[in-house]
Amino acid sequence: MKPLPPQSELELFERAQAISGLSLAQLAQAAGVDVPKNLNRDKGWTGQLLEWHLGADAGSKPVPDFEDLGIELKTIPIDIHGKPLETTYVCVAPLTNITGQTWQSSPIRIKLNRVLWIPILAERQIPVTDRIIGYPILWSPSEEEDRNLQADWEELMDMIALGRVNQITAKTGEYLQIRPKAAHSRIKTAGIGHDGKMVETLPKGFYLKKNFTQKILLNIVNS
DNA sequence: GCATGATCATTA
DNA sequence: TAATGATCATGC
Repeated sequence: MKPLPPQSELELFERAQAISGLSLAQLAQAAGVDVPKNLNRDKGWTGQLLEWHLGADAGSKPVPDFEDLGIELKTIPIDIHGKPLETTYVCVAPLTNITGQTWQSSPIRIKLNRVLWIPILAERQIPVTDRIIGYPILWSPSEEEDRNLQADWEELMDMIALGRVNQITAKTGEYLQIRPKAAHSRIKTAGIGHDGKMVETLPKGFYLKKNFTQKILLNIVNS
């Protein structure tokens, strides 16, 4: 009995509150699925389990998890101190046909417009079954956060547009980074070469660095 | 290959 | 030991 999609932001948040403090074993049992021994071959398992419980309806469609509400769901692994253990994938980084793109209308900005963050106490030493759901955070970027992301985005997009995509590393950008996003390192997609001609390159995605997501997690404490 | 969901594991 | 670069599952 998968929950129906929530009809309002409040209803979604209340559902998220209701499952905070529960273990992944409890959520898995309620959903009628088995808990994998590790996430080695089930890296998206936790996220999909939470989608089930909260009634996300988008499936694998390129739309927000809660389509009618325009809200994206993100689980984020944290340690006992509340610090993020991993960066957060947002969306693919466009590598061609990017002239004229603006931050205002970029897919990444739209995707981050409203996000329900669900921390998961997920230190590697903790068995998957014993990992605990944290308190949810319903978030939209502050003006400062938006400016910070825009600055990194413009730097990264400039490099892509100028044919410097192969000079981008995970170190580029203060809060937003670009890293590989592919099944393996032999996957190729089109990009812009140093001479302006098309070249094959590894597909890449935008990721929020831990220093950015940590601020989001801390804001709830201060507000 | 690209979109969804991310974490793994080697390197620095 | 944290961060970077690589990788895993699934559907179309």
